[in-house]
Amino acid sequence: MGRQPCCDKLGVKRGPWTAEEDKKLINFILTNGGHCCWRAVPKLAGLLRCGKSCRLRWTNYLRPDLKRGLLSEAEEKLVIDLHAKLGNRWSKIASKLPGRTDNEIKNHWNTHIKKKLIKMGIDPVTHEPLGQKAASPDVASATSQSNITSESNLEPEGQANSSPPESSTNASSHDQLVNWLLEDELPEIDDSWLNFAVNGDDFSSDWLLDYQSIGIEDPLFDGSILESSSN
DNA sequence: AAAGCCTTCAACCGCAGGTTG
DNA sequence: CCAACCTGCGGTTGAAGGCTT
Repeated sequence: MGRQPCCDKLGVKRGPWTAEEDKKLINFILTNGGHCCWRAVPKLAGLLRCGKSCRLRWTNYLRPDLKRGLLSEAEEKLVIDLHAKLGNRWSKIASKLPGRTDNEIKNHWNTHIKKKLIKMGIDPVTHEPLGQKAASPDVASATSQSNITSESNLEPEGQANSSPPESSTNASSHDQLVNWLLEDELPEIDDSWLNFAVNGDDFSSDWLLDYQSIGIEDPLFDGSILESSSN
């Protein structure tokens, strides 16, 4: 019995990725239109990494659709609401936030949001006021954005819109948005939602700049650069 | 100036669940 | 049906940089 280790630990590099390794991985995935199977990727791409490490590097850092930088207020709010409903299911939460990874959200939760909530007197695990069962008026007001909105508006039926709610910052629209996000089957995300969710930030430029910084100009629109460095 | 402490986050680890032969 | 394999997930770690004393 026993599961094979994900990779032969001997001769496998660990630790931070170098620009050269990033370049190799990006080149490989983009030239091949994706990955065939992650276990084979390092060998085919000429990397001394295990497949798991390649997958993580790609999904958490190199993927072209990633949005970089701190979470916006709207995104943070959504994370809190979704966490209240879903718990530590980071991948589920991440799937509702375009361009964000589970790792990113998990880190942000642990380093920022958790502290914020504690400071506000909210238990980050239960989303209840710290040290008491029922919310006192003071604490309740502090929790109103995350706790109350998501609890009071999740009616089982009648709100299952197939399209995202209007972009808005008021509470009820936010509730609708959370309801919509909690639907299992999500429709394609359209531009208006994207703009709302990422708070109007430029969604595309950061990763591109990173590619450029390691010597790749525009992986999606210029396939010619791929041949030059792939081995 | 520098030593120690704190914070952040990329990366790793081990397990679970799904798929395949 | 079962074992082997693959991928994805969530928890944890540790290096690096920032901050405080």
